[in-house]
Amino acid sequence: MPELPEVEVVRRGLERWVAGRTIETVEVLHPRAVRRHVGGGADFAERLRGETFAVPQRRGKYLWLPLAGRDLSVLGHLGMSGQLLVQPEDAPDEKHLRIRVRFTGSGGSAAEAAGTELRFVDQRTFGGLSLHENTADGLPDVIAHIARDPLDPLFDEVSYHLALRARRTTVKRALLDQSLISGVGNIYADEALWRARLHYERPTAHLTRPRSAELLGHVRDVMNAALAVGGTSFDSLYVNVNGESGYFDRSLDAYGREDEPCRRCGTPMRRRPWMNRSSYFCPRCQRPPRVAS
DNA sequence: CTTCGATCCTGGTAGC
DNA sequence: TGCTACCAGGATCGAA
Repeated sequence: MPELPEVEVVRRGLERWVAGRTIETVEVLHPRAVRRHVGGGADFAERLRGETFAVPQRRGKYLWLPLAGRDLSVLGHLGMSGQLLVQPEDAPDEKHLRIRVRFTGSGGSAAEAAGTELRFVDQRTFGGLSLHENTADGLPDVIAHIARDPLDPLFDEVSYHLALRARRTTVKRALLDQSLISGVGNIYADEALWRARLHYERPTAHLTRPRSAELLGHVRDVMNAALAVGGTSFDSLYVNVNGESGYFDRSLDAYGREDEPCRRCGTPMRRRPWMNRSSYFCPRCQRPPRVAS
């Protein structure tokens, strides 16, 4: 499942392979992949013809490709299974290929990019691409409500702490709320909570300033660690992104470790159904709040 | 306004 | 073997 680090790896890959290239044609092979584009697939393709991609940007799990000289961007979200691939034009279509972008012969910074195209591949179709006007900040207008992410230099820690204190919710819900902090998904939420020794149902209203600062620090650490591992995979003709990078195989302390020993205290880790998904935690290191209901 | 649960989707797998 | 049920989960939307 792509979260912030995986999306950043994709953004870097796009910067290398796609920035500066001019679109010749766009082919939409599945309508769900453009469902956020108001005009539909034909309009999406038509409006992109002849445009040139500028340097890709990212906030949280969203990434976008601004169109050079225009106040428009192609916004992308990978959902659960989305991939953006740079492939040779003659490579066979992927089974779940949803959108193809062909480029003109010139432009782009990487000479090796010649003869390649951009493909959006997505098995579960939760992701997609769409074209939007930018706000004054250069952000696609439909993601104006997405908070800055923890790796953004302008992320405001004090405001974040105050927002947590004001909420009547639990800490994991707050971590996944993209309007408070963006880029955190189920996996990194469980990892950061384990590192912070916080149970996922702890109320945010009770978090002290040092405690929320510590939690935020762990969120940043776990993301930076993932980025350090995944950050090497984009240096090829394959702009990759799926949740099974090396990081996921080796470095998770909480997510997916039901019944395995806690790496701190050896107690078997537990999994609990939570919000139509799962929460993994150590019952000894991460004690549940006293009461609740 | 805030909070919370249902919903979208497909492929792999567990269970019968 | 073949079928069904369930699980993964980010973002959105509507209900309370």
